[in-house]
Amino acid sequence: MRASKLFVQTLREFPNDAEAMSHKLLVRAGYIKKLANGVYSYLPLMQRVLTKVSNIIRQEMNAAGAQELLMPFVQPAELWQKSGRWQVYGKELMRMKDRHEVEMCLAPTHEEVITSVVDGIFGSYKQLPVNLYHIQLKFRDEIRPRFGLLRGREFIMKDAYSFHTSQESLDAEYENMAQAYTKIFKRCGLETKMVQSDSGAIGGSVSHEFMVLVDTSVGENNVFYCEKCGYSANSNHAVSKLNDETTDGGFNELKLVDTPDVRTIEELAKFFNVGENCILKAVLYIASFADDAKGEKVPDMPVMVMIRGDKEVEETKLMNAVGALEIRPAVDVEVKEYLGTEPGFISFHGCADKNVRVIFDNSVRGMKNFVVGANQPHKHYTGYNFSDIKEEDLKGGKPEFVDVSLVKKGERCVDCGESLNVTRGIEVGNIFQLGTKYSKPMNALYTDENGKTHPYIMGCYGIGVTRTAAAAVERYHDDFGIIWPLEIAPYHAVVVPVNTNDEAQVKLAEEIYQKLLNKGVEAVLDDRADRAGVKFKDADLIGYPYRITVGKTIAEGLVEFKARKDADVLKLSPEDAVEKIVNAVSALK
RNA sequence: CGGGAUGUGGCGCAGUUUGGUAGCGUACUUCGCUUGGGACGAAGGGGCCGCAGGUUCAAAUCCUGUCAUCCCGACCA
Repeated sequence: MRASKLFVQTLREFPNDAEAMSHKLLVRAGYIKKLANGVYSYLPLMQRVLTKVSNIIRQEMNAAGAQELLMPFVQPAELWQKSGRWQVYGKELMRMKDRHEVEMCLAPTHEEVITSVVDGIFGSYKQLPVNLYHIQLKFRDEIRPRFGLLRGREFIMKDAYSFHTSQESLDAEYENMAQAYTKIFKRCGLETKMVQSDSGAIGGSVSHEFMVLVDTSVGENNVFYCEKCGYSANSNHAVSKLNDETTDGGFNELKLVDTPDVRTIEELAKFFNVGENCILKAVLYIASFADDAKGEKVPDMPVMVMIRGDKEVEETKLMNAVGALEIRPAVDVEVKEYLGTEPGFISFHGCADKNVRVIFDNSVRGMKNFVVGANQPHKHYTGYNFSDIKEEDLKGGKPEFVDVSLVKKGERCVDCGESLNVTRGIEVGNIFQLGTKYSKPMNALYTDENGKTHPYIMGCYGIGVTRTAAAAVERYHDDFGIIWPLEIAPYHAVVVPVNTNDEAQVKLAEEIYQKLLNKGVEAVLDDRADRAGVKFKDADLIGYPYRITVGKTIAEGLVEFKARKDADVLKLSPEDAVEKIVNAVSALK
């Protein structure tokens, strides 16, 4: 490719509306152009990167025994009503009507379609297992798209779905995919960590995410991990052992105490001179639910979480615990409405008849003689114990213990007891065991050797193609621009003649360029009449992995060779420079 | 959903307070000159100032509405 013909316009400045470095760089270096919020055109350089990522995925998926197909981006609502997700998917699902007033939606994912596809074609155990995938657009109408390609509304995803007759077969495929994914990301030049995770809107039981670890807020997930035994999990799923499982507030008598305007945990700890871990904290949430089977609205429900004062609620866990679709902290007015008191003093006291669901986090199990709100203005109890709970406080008089707390750095690994670390991660892939979550409601059945029918046991496996490319930029860049891993760079190398008025330079650059092309290197010849500085800046910004500079040194028979990721500039003969790049490129396959 | 800010050639911005028919940088075109880290000079092309109403002799500027974008927040008692 000749740079003079390449459809790219680099910008002198970063765009004003970008926050994440990958977003800034991809716009400035001419890879993407925004069309609408969270919707981008992929320009020729970007398209080459995406093609490379896609091809790596294809090769490894095919090698792992999966077959590629292609499913529609626009789908009928009917299918989603069958699976039950038309009601639960919420506003993220982009809905619309066609000219006949038939409800349709844009695909946020393809479980429904694949299930219907397989149902029509495969009906026998003899044909199973099978793993089918495609690389397709997805559209999710996110509340707040941000960070460019990292969280767009429209994006490209590889999603694979496997169908089995047994859990063992699913387990084997799950493992097979985990290995394929590790290979895929490695070939994309990315180190990833496979972590346990919540299965979210997709559903199912077992799931893992593949994270690219980063140290900025664009990593939207917190990952807890153990260096000793390798345990690692998304914060929405992570569990830990507390460092102080039992805590004693030291108040040996149950007392109702006046606590005027002492509201926060911090203030209470100071007021009573106890640790925050000796205070039983109450947090009120409002949970909302999907419409029931008849399409009737299910009313919102207040949920009170009792948790140890030094711990925080993990909202995803809480959502799962109560089966809610969405959950949010209650506002002051709601606190008064449901509990009859004001924030700062609430608790479960006298709540048995209040239609408030009360959940106790596991973190409180070992507490005794603690401080807890009295559910009356400006009053707390001290020296409270779980045996003090009465029928009028809780239905049944007994606490319901669940894990709904967020792990904290330094808490201990449940597997080996070592203290846990935390880091940020960008989720580039995930794998799920779906079981019969879709096949059952959609009545997708196979016939076994005895002629009996069963719902398929399913797995699904996704990789964000556009996000993977953006994650690579996020991970590999410097002050001058992108530093692409060679595997997914739009081109492998650029040849820069310094002075286009110097015929010898131009001629040699052309020769080197042709030689690279002939040896299978994807090269760009920067034949523009601009000054060298412009070409160097662009080369760094765009991030070509290798650069050969043809300048004054040709008098000595030498050109300059530079790898984007290294600072060194080597003076080599043209043959040696070409050979270095050819060797690097052929080592890819 | 709440709060704040911003919408002016492809990109980055000024002009709005005090209404007078649009400007700077960059990018683009042409010419000259220059050619090792975003040179210089000259001459050009491109915007009904987000959109819709209103006030006015006159609106980028004032008023009303609307849309869009960005940031923050969404209550841990």
